[in-house]
Amino acid sequence: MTESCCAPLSDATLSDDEAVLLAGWLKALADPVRLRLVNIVATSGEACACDFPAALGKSQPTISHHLSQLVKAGILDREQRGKWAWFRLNNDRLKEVTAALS
Amino acid sequence: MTESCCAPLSDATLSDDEAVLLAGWLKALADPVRLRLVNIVATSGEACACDFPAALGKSQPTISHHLSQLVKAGILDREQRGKWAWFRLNNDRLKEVTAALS
DNA sequence: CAAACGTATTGACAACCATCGATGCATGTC
DNA sequence: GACATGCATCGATGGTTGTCAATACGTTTG
Repeated sequence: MTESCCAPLSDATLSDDEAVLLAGWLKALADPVRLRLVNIVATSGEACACDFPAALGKSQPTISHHLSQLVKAGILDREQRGKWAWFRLNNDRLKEVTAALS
Repeated sequence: MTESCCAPLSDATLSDDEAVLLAGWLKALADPVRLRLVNIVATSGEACACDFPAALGKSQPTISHHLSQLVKAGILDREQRGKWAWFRLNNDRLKEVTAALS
């Protein structure tokens, strides 16, 4: 009947809502394509979307889909310059993620 | 034809294989139930599986499934004590994850 | 050994996701 | 204005995932 076998657990320091939020950020990062996108943007300072399909060997719609997920999660910032879309890393969000895992 | 519009990108510092590996670890963490499991284990030092279904409001098979994913990803270590299963945090793996995101 | 109990596994199902071709929308160019 | 170009959206599809009831497995206890 799932009865406790031991001393009670410490109180959890992570609420349900916080867990959902953090899981969302981690889910945005938990894909090889998106990790490589983040890595390229981070090491380049900024990058425009036009380079990604060739760099990662994925179709343009696929790249666009991944980029929008990263922007939605607040991990990348998007800026439109003429007809090109440029991306930068949001370091604050990334620090927020690593801080929650420490 | 998706032609480059700008200076070439910096060389990526994350290989495809590394990205797949890191994505696997992040995927193991990217779920609210699993994050709360990790949090409980981390704050308690160690915990036995018998407490989790009540603490998280999930069925025993569901908890067992999540725990096995965390163990498989090397985030939790499992130890059998009689008929109870005890879990501890693998801090090295967690540090490896946060280091890769910094 | 037999019964009880904690946990893992199986099977099933709905929800979600990564991917791509086709198409639409906006911006810049002639 | 007409055309070309970069990117987003749509529709479809195959694969993955979270969940639980039922069941099997292993350990302890009587």
